[in-house]
Amino acid sequence: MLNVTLSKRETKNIFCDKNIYACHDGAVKSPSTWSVAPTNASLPVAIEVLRRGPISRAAIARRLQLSAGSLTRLSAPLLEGGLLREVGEHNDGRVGRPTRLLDVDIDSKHFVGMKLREHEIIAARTNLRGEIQRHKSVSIGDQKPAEVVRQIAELAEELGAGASINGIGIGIGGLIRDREYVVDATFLGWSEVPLAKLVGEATGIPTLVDNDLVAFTEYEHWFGEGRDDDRFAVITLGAGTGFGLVANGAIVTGEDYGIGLVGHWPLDPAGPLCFAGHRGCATSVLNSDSIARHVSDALGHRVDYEQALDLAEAGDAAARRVTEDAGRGLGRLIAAVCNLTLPQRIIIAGEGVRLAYIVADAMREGIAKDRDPRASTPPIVLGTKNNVDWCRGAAVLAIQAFVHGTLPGV
Amino acid sequence: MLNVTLSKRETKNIFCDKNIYACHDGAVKSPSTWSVAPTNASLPVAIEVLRRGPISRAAIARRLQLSAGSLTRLSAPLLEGGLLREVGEHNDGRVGRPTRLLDVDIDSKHFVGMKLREHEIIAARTNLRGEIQRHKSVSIGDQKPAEVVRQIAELAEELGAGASINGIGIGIGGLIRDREYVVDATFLGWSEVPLAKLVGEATGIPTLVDNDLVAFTEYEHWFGEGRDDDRFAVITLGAGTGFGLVANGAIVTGEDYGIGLVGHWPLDPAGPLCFAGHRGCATSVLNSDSIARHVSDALGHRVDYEQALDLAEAGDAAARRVTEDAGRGLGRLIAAVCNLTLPQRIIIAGEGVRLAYIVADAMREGIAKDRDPRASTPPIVLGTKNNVDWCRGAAVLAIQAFVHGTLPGV
DNA sequence: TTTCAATAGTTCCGCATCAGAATAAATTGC
DNA sequence: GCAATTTATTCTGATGCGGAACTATTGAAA
Repeated sequence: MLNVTLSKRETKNIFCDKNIYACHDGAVKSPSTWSVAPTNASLPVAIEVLRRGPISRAAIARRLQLSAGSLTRLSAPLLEGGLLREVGEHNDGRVGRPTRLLDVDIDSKHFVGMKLREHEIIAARTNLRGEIQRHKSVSIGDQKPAEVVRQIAELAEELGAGASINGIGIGIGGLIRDREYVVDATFLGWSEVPLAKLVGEATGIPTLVDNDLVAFTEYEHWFGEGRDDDRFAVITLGAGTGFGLVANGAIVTGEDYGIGLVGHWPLDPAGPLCFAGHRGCATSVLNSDSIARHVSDALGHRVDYEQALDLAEAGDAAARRVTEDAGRGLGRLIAAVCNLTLPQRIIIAGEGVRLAYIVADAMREGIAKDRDPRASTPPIVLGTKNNVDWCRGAAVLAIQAFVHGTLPGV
Repeated sequence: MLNVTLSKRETKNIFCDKNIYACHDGAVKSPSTWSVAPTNASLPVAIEVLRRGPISRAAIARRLQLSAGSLTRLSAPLLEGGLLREVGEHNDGRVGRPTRLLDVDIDSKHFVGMKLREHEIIAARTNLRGEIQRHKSVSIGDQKPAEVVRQIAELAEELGAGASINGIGIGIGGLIRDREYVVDATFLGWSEVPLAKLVGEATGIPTLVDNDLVAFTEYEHWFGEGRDDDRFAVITLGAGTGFGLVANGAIVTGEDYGIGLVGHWPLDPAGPLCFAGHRGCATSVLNSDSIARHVSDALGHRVDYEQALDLAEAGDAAARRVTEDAGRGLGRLIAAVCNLTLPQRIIIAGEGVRLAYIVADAMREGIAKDRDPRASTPPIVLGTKNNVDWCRGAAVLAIQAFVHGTLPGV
């Protein structure tokens, strides 16, 4: 039930008449499954080790609410088959027998995660734990699906050099259906593009597509800062404002997810207008372009987002005013999220995350404004502005499917 | 594991020296457990029948993702023991053998649900499905816990006349811990009151306490409008604005739940000030007292909430302005909830719900204002303004605990 | 009318899975 | 060295499940 038997690949490359993917043809690949098939009962054990390893049997048993005996029973065949390994003992000076730690051979499988932007594809190769091994970005020349698929395939080929890729995950800031169809990605002018199938056919590698925020949130859930939480929220800053939510141990999505539902969230009734005519919405207050433009306007000369933040950091009055307004707006968004979803953690990330570092005080002020003083504010974790982080999220789409044995055939 | 053996009741009635609860002493009660103990595997079947009955075995099997054979196996001992009954056949003209419907004998057990307000206790007796059989309200004379507990016990006694009560659930608009302690209920001046234990001791009936919104949301989840949804939100209107959320099939709570986190949600940047100084917050825009006051101020004479709504319905300009502002504010709150939690349904209820009927257009306008036009708005269900509805929620606390065998001892 | 397809429900077998008891192993602290 | 503590293993008996083969009951087509 858990194995996916990949159908013999048909080399039906409809997007590239030059056979530039020759190396795929007939190449022997490691199968896109575990070295040993976990059973229904041992799969959660394997996942727990993958997500939290190295970890002891006793710790897994506690976490999965199983008896110690069951853990021995369930882990034995996984160790036997090479899926798990004992990686040493550990003892923190506590009384009792030391733990024997289990881990997955996380570098035995490889995945590629990509993020599609308007003019750029960011791609990275990761191991089973979503850790980045190599990465590369390319500019998108022609936005036509066929041409983008060709570039994606080329990137996957290049990143996979010397290693077989078990799956590709692609994150897009748009509306995606069934982890396969790009229903609507305005910035590319796409609609109803069966991207997963197209890339799968072009590369011979199982491929999944989803909204970039969904992917990023799944990464944080499985391997990132939200790993230990039952409820957490993700807010990303940058060209747009993104939001992801995990509640009751699973991501919260719906059919509208991907439209960008918090993009025009009202943050500042006295703020500037966005292109759509909303006063002080997230787009007008928080987006990096808006911040750069408002600072530029105040200064009378053109600065970009990073320069605007540099100025704010240096104490420039105009830059501080704009960024602190943004910080307060971010705080109010955080407060709203906390009031409605009671998260145990807030993760702020994205290319524009530096804002949150610089105007942390204004952010706290904004939180306090819309938050009951008796309420406790959960830990707020700030990520890096590294663009490649999006790729880890995208890769996790493929990793999760690989682990669950639900990678699509190609 | 599923049975709760009630310890022999100690008649330690510390709140009433007159032995007015004599009938409890030594009275033989039906035990606070099912007539037959469901096993780990059959409990979900029993719950499914309780929540959705009458229902066929095949339908339960589909819903619980079990085989038809398993349903026969699991339902047989429950039928044998009298927990379930066959209640007739059913056939909608479809081809195939007619279904044989199962149901629980829902009137075999009784529960009491109560809502504590500042000056009033609302109480109702329900059956196993939370359907109200009788109800009664009393004014609170003395707000001291001991005196309120005495009134609660008296009410339970009266409502239970002629039927043994299997559990009591109490809903309070405040911060509750462990379904037992009233950590903070400002309107009563209580803090750290072990209410569940006190009522349990005074009545001899297992008692649970929780936030009224949690209780109400659980009711909608088990028996109400949210029964078929994996995600839905509850918004209540009245003296305060309440919010409850179910995501991924379970209620979303946290330690701050009960403070009233949406009470000062910003709805209208040009709105009136609330007592705490927030401009256009939910308290100032939506609360029934605020609406009544703002209409009164405009008219120059005192009207109450219902009169204000009557005037709005009749087309009075001032009343319409105030109520439509409120409707738009409600719409913006709904939009915010939809944008963050992507519910499949919005349930609006509470004593003040009539507002939503009267200014439905303004509400829709408010939703549209903060909602991406491409996004679909989920069904919005309006409840009744019946105060007794709160009691069904409170009763569900006891019903759920009864069903899971986790009613506390007394 | 007969036959067929569809749906509901039962019985039974074999496999998967679990908790708990008994046991062993490896440590700290006394 | 000994007790207490924690980890891990090896059993056994019980529970729970799907799936196959079967019966039951209907509507629709032949």
